[in-house]
Parts: sequence; C-alpha cells; structure tokens
Amino acid sequence: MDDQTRMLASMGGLGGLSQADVGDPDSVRKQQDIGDILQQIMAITDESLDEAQARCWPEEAPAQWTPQREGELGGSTAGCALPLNFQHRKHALNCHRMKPALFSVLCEIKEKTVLSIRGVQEEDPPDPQIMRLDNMLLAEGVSGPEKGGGSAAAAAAAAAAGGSPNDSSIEHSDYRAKLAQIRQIYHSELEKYEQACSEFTNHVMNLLREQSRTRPISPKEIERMVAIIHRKFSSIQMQLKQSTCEAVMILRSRFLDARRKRRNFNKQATEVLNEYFYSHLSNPYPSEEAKEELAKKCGITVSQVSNWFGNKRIRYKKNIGKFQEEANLYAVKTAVDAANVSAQASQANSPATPNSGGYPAPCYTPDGRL
DNA sequence: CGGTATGATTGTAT
DNA sequence: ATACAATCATACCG
Repeated sequence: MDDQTRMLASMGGLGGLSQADVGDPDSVRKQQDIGDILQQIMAITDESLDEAQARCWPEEAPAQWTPQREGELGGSTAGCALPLNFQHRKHALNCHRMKPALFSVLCEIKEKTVLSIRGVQEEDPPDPQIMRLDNMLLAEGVSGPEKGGGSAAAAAAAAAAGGSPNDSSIEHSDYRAKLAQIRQIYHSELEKYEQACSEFTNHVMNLLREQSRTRPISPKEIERMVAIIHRKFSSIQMQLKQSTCEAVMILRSRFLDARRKRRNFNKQATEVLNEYFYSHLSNPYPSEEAKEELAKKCGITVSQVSNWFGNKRIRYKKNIGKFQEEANLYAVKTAVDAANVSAQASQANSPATPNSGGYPAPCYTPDGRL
C-alpha cells in the first residue's frame, strides 16, 4: 500500500496524471491506480515511436543560432526537446522498484488472455501437401543433394552405351540442362526466401525485445510471433515448390514422353531380337539374364527388350499368318548358323527349334519356302 | 497423304 | 511383379 502510493506519487510527478480521488474505496482505487499506470505505460510506448522517429531525423541541422529557452522545452540544443524528456520518463519508470513486479504481473495477465484467445493451435503437423511436393522434388533431383558430375557421368554413360551419339542421348542432355536450370532457379529463390525470412524474423525479434523493456512481452510470445512468421514464409515456399513441380512436369511430358519421339530400333537389333524370338518360339520368354544379354547386344534397355517381346508375342499370336514369312526366314537363319557351327554342313534336318509349347510353329521346308 | 509398322503406355488379371 | 490386351503416337513407306 505504501509502495503504491509512493509509486503513484512518483508517476504523478512525472506525468501529472494522478488524479486519484482519495475518497474512493480501496479496491476501486487500486484498480484505478493500475489503470493509471497502464496509461502511463501506453503513453510512453506510443511516444517512444515519436521518439524513434525523432531519432531518425538526420542531425545535420546546422547548430541553431538561436538557442531555445531552456525552461520552455526541456532544454536541448538538439532541435527537438522531446527525446530527452521521454528518456527521462522512461528511465524513471524502468528504475522504479515496483516495476519488475508489476511487469511480471502484466506479463502473466497478458499470457493468460492471449493464450486463452488463440493458444491451442500449436505445432501443426507437417502439411501433407508440402510433403508431397518435397518428395516429388526430391525424386526429380531438384531439391536433393547436388549431384555435380552426375549429369555428365550419365551423359557419358549414355554415349558409351549407345555407341553412336543417337538422338535420345542428345535429348537426354537437353532435358538435363533444362532440369538443371529449373533446379538453379528453385534454389536461388529458396535461398532468397530463407534469407528474407531470417532477416525479417531477426528484425521482428529485435523489435519485440526492444519493446519488451517497456511493454509486457514474454519470450513465449516472441516465439509465437516467430512461428507465425515462419508459417507465412513456408506458405510462400510452398507456392515456389508447387510452381517448380509444375515446371518439371511440363518438362517431363515434353522431353521424356518417348511416344512422342519414337525411334525404331536399328536393323541389327531387330534381327537379334527376332532371332531369339523365333528360336525360342515354343517359349518366347527370355529370362532376366537373357534380357540383359539381349539388351546389351542391341544397345537398348532391358525394359525395351521386355516391351519388344510383349509386343511381339501378342502380335505374333494375333496374326500368325502375317509372320510366317519372317518366321521361316529366321528359322533358316538359325538353321544355317547351327549348321555352320556343327561341322556337318547342310545335310539338313529340321533346325534346332524344339517346338513343343504354346506358340504354333510356322510350317516351312528346309529350303526356306512354304 | 494415308495406311501400316512399331515402340511405349495404360489398365487389368493373375 | 509379370503378362496380356488395347491403345496411343510416331515412324516409315508406297
């Protein structure tokens, strides 16, 4: 009680605001006291904005040739008399021995009210949308670790495998270049966002910390503010990720949809494949190893071999007649090869085609005609 | 230019 | 996961 009155007195001395009527009941008076103090604080907080503004004014104003009368404006040569006045009041408030207690009470009250208003939506789980985007960017190699030599190595490998610099490898490198471009843009934008975010966060935190000396701001509140800022920025980042994903998709559909740029396999490759097919007509299902072997021989991928056999089987079955000529041709071919291998020349039996399975064998004569 | 050949993709069943 | 069937989209050829 004593303290309070003393504080009031001192505040009153400062601002001349203490018009507390002495006749009131105690509780009411207490409330009013607190109200007054709050007003004081508010006033100082508000004014400190002006003060800050005042401080921003360049001091290059030539020294005033007519020094102002001290009594009137608080006495200062620095153009504006307000700052000192405020400094003084602020200092007095800060140094008041009731200040810490009052401050903590204010913080507590504020904590309660603020928390009850919008407290319970903490720690939202990671957005599934953003996770999806992240996964995709990672899968496309946009957001993952920089695989510096990766593209070069891949291109080299493709060139080596292809033997000749075919179109596909050229297109592949083109695709890679475009992807790298997207990747670069993505990363620079992301970096920009992150920098802006941290800068802004720092700025706000400093501001709040600065203000927390005159205004009840708990560390928790600052944390919350930071979280809000981060949420905002991450939503911006999501837009970036989304548009990057779109760009990658467009690129993919343009460059990697092989149907658009279908190339027939070269003659030798088809020959190898057909040879295998017709010499295994009873069971034209190459094993994984066989597929790999064929792929290597033909300079195509294993899945291309699989595609070829899939297409071949279905088309052969659908119209055996159409393929008979071809079948005979390759049958003879293998027969000749076999004959060449075995020293016993063309004293021909039927060639080594053990036809016993599901695919009807073409009928042919040893000389290769129907 | 139109028809066919052909490699790739998609959907479905096993 | 693999095979099959249907389909797509391009390549190729007369």
